[in-house]
Amino acid sequence: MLQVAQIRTDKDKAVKGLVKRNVANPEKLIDELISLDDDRKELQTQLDAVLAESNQIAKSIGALMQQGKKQEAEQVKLKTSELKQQSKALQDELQQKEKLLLDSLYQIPNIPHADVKEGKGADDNELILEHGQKPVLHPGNTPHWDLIKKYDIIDFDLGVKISGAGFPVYKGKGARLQRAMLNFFLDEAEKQGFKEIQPPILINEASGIGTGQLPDKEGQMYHDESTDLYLIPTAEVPVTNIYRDVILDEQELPVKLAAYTPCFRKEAGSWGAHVRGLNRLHQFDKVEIVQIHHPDNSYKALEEMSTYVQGLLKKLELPYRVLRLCGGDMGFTSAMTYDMEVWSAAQERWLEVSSVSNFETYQSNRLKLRYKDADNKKHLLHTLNGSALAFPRILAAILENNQTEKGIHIPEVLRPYAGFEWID
RNA sequence: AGAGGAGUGGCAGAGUGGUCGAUCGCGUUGGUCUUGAAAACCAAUGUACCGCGAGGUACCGGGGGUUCGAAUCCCUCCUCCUCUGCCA
Repeated sequence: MLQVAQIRTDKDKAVKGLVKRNVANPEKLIDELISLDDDRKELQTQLDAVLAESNQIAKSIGALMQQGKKQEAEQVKLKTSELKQQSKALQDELQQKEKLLLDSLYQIPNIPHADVKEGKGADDNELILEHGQKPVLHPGNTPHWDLIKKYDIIDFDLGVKISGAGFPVYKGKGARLQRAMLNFFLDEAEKQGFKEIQPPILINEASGIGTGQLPDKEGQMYHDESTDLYLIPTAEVPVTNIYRDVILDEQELPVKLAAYTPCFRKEAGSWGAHVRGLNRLHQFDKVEIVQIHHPDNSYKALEEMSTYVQGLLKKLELPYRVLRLCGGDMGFTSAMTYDMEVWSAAQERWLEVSSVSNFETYQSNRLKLRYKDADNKKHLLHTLNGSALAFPRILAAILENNQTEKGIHIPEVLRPYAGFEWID
């Protein structure tokens, strides 16, 4: 969430940022927020004064009791009931105000970076670069949902039987390819200096709030009522929350973590023809990279992450393009996001396989993730993360782009991990 | 899952209703001493909010309650330890 103090010092920046995101009436929103905070401060001051007086009296009663002046003490006690009522009322009011303030902070998205362009949606995203040749396929080529049947490597019907739509069963070489990607992606991340983490894939409410999935976006996550735990939609949640309520020394920066996890998303209402096959699933696998940086270095780190993910796509020999998302298409918590999309040759469309974002202090403010500078002053850190990479769409692109009349040719980097060169 | 015990500042560990935001120790930082170091000695050393400041307020696992006053008493939840049971 945004910092009220910062909104106060640069209200204009906040309003302009929200305009980029097409937020209705941003100025009113910001003014209401500041006014709520004013009220909060006022109440706080009043309450503190009443409490100070109460404390004073309580101390004096204590002193009198110790001197054995019981009667005088009883006299003083009479003064307390009104103060008590006052403090109770103020406390309730303050609590209410704080809740209102927090609620409205939760509803305001992050302020986009100055370089992020305005825009309504996906059509307005900026094309940064396009890399690689789109393959020319043999006649009779088919989308991956046919290929997986032909070679019997992924079974959606079985998934429906066991769980429901969107829960594929990987079989034989399909399963092995999953395992190959897992090891390949983690090995690459480690070479790049990311420390491997295996986090829990069920998280509590506090973790969901920390990274911004809660409140408001409950709909995306599977939730177990009996334990009040959520299945993670991405490893970002448990991995970033390792650093909830942490104060780091400046020398400990940057923190670079990588984690493989399954991810679970309800994706309610987003089904249709364009999400056939592996394009959109309720359960999928992903290696996620997470970074924590000094505010001065976070945008350099974002570029490095983008370069790193592109390196993976090059090694996989997949044609891709990089987009910088416009204000209207960017995630709620992000200040700047690059999407990497691979060309899926039989579907003839771009598939998003990675999204790398800088959240600046939006997450760290919720997480209370800070660092201590040389003068022992505490400041919020910047958090970043990105997919590196999400398996299903990579698999879809590999299957479609590398199909030939005699089978599917596996990219060279995956062969040592997969243990085979062809699916045929 | 059942029975019992426990959760206090970076660590260790006092404190069971009244000048306790919290003794002492270790650690860390600064200083004195020393050719240098160690030792010794002196001092500082939690977080957040309000305030220009002086200062004030809150926090002793979380939440609620009793009381003029709660780290201390009560309720509830969470976590850890021991024993019993179950299990990969």
